[in-house]
Amino acid sequence: MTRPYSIGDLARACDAKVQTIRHYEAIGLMPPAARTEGGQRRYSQAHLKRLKFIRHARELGFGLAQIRALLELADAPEQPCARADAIAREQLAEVESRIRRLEALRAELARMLRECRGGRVADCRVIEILADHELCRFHHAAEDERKEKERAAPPPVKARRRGRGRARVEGL
Amino acid sequence: MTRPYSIGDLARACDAKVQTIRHYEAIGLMPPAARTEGGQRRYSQAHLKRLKFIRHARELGFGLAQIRALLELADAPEQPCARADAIAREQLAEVESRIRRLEALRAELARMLRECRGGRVADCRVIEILADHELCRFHHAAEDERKEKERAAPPPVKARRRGRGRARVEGL
DNA sequence: ATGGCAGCTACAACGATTGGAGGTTCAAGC
DNA sequence: GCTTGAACCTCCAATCGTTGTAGCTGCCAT
Ligand SMILES: [Zn+2]
Ligand SMILES: [Zn+2]
Ligand SMILES: [Zn+2]
Ligand SMILES: [Zn+2]
Repeated sequence: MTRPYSIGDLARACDAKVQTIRHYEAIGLMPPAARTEGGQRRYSQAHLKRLKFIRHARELGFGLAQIRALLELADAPEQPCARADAIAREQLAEVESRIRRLEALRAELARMLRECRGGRVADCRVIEILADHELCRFHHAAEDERKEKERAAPPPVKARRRGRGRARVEGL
Repeated sequence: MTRPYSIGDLARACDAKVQTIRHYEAIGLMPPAARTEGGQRRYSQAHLKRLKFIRHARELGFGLAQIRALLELADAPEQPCARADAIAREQLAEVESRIRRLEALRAELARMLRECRGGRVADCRVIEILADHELCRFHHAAEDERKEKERAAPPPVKARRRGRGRARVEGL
């Protein structure tokens, strides 16, 4: 029979801003709270638990859409948990992919800085490499996608000649 | 004496969407292009070079504000390059920090999935851990900050007793 | 009853990009 | 020279999750 929580109580307990909690209600992630006569929100233990779940999942990097799905599952405890695990696996894959990209980025940034001997901007290795990808060893994802696409389905000649004769300008 | 480029030419050459180029102009990152009588943009080699620089830096994870600073430096080649290197170092630090966070995330997600034996949602390790950070080994950044802050400057009693007697409710 | 923190709604901003609607221009091909 | 249609134009809105602000009103202790 604990007393109901104010929105500020929830915010403190779950490490969320008050605004954020109202936002979750607005988008239907948190169920509407009861209200005092004056219109202020009063939350139950169940609300508290739900918000803790949401905030914890957020800190672990899940998106609100994923969290919505996870909450629905958590409300149906007799269901098989395959879908929950799938969402977590998807998130893990996403995290791993970001790590790979960031590690490549780190390598290239470190190389720039290692190679720069200081001096004038005109000789700065950082600026040079940024200005010219040919000097760069970073494996840009966009590049792969483009090459992939062109190998899979080479664009029709018509598409290549877009720009009314100005496409494929010399020097590009 | 190459012919001027259309916005679409630039987009193809620099792997950017047409919209994005117009956006860069709107926020002053790209200088305004010349216009035909009909109002269409016509770009020079210099524009092309600048956009390539921007897009390359974007792919390496720099923010537009950082890129703005780097472009100013690139336009002043006699300046010392210390500031450019500092921006790159800052970016490297940011990337490294993100990698550390993502690696901790990856470990916790992998642990959830490893420990889940399948079955009902009621027994799902993924749901359990999301619902209760006590079961979690992830080193949440927010936690550290909070503890840090409280050690450095414990909030006044008045602040702790916010909520008009309802803060610090039992069970929190 | 008065002070003052906490709450309320509604809207805008962040960062960077993308999508769409609704209309105009350009150059290729005839 | 005319037609055709892709490419261009501007303006506005959405994405994602959160935060800030303005201008109020409510709640509770003193
Ligand atoms: Zn340098
Ligand atoms: Zn590159
Ligand atoms: Zn499971
Ligand atoms: Zn945790």
